[in-house]
Amino acid sequence: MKSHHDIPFCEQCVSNMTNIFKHLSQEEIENLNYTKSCNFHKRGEIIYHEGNRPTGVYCVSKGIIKLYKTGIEGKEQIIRFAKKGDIIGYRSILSSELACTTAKVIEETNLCFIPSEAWLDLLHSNNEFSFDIMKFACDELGKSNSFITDIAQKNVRERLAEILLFLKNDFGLDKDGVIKISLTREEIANITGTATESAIRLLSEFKEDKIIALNGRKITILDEKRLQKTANIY
Amino acid sequence: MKSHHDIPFCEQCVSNMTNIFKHLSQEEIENLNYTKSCNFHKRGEIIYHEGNRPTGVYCVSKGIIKLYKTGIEGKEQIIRFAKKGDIIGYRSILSSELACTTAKVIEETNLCFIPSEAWLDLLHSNNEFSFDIMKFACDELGKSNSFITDIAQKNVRERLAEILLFLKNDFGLDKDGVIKISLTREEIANITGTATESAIRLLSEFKEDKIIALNGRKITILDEKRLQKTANIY
DNA sequence: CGTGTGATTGACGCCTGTCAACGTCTGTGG
DNA sequence: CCACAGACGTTGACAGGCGTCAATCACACG
Repeated sequence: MKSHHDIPFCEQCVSNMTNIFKHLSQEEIENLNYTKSCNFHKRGEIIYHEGNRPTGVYCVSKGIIKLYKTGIEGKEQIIRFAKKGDIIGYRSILSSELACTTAKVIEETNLCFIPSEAWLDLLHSNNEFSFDIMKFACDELGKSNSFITDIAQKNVRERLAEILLFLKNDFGLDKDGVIKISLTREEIANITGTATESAIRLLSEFKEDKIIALNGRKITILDEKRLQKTANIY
Repeated sequence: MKSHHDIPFCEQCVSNMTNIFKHLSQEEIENLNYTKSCNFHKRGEIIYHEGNRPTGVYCVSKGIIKLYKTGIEGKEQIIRFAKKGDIIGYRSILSSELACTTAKVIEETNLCFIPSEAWLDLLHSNNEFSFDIMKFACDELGKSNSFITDIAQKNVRERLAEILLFLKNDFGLDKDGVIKISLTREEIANITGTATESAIRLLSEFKEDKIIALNGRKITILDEKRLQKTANIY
């Protein structure tokens, strides 16, 4: 299901000067605006599949996408989320590889598609832009390496606590203090790298201990200090 | 202990056209040759420490370096190795962050040091070069993400088998079929993300099953097919 | 109202980390 | 040449974290 209403202008995205497009010239932005195509996607839609050949880069204008790899017996491991202003699919294009993750909509999304050629042209012609993308990739790399250490050395309880803190930092809180992302228990488990049942049990324990409050998929952090302590972060 | 004999010329490194410097101009290479400084390092020496501010990028001209993060109670998690032609320390420089890993010599090494400024100048002035570095970072990112999935979903036996295959592919075999990297059991455990004793036990089992042969730190793969099967790779 | 998806809880047992003891090897100094 | 220390490797015992299986509940939807 796709619809074309509410096509966002790149200017709007770029207006946030902390984002990935901040070093594009006015002309480049207009060009991008002309070249790109935008679509609306509902929860559950798959943007691209692991193993497929990517044809371009997507930029999230609204909503949340999860990027995951499929491991043993179809179990998914969530690698990262992409939200407003983030780009996805940029990695495989560079090395002309097949997509190494699947991208699936978690919260209804407006997505802009930039064809490979236009994207690569930009990278080649605008050095500042290229530099920013490199930084972005390196940041990702740093996070991934940290997570490797965590997952290799921390137990599930510590990791889950840490993930909750990450989610809070990445997505923020609504007026009621609820973390602004709605995930199934299975998805929470698939970020943490554990079984769904284990995630549920530990969430229940955190609730029991008054560290968090649970209301369906709504999660509120009640005691951040203790959550940090549980996560083994200092 | 450092000595200055046998300073390598960048031309030698660059002569391998698959490497990271292949798109530098003759002039840039000569410049680099002039700017860089080279040193010899013995096994065990630390090139830089996690948490320190990096002052430049290192290029391995000979030998092997391990890059690791220090986790809970000082346990190290090896993130990657760098060998001839590889660069280390490039990530933190880009984002002006503190080094996120420690770099330690595994096998005696000739290292070239390129100061931050020279490195960043190159990145800014030579778009092709910058593009190659970006690719390199993206490749790393892909590997890291794969390993996250592995470590989250595979058991220690599968991971260890996989690591042995990685080591064979990355470092090759000598004339006797021995994998050309010498690691302590503890280091093998610290790549795999397990306890030293577990790594030892599983290595012994592999030996028992005639999948590998062990002779001190010398490891020979006897039955690659079964090792792949053990690693759950298809 | 039946169906399906997700959430929860209990039971069970294996994998794996930890602790401890001991063996092996190398280098050093007396 | 021997004794010793120290680093590394190996093996056994043990417990508990966590994954798996299964049953049940909650809730939305056609």
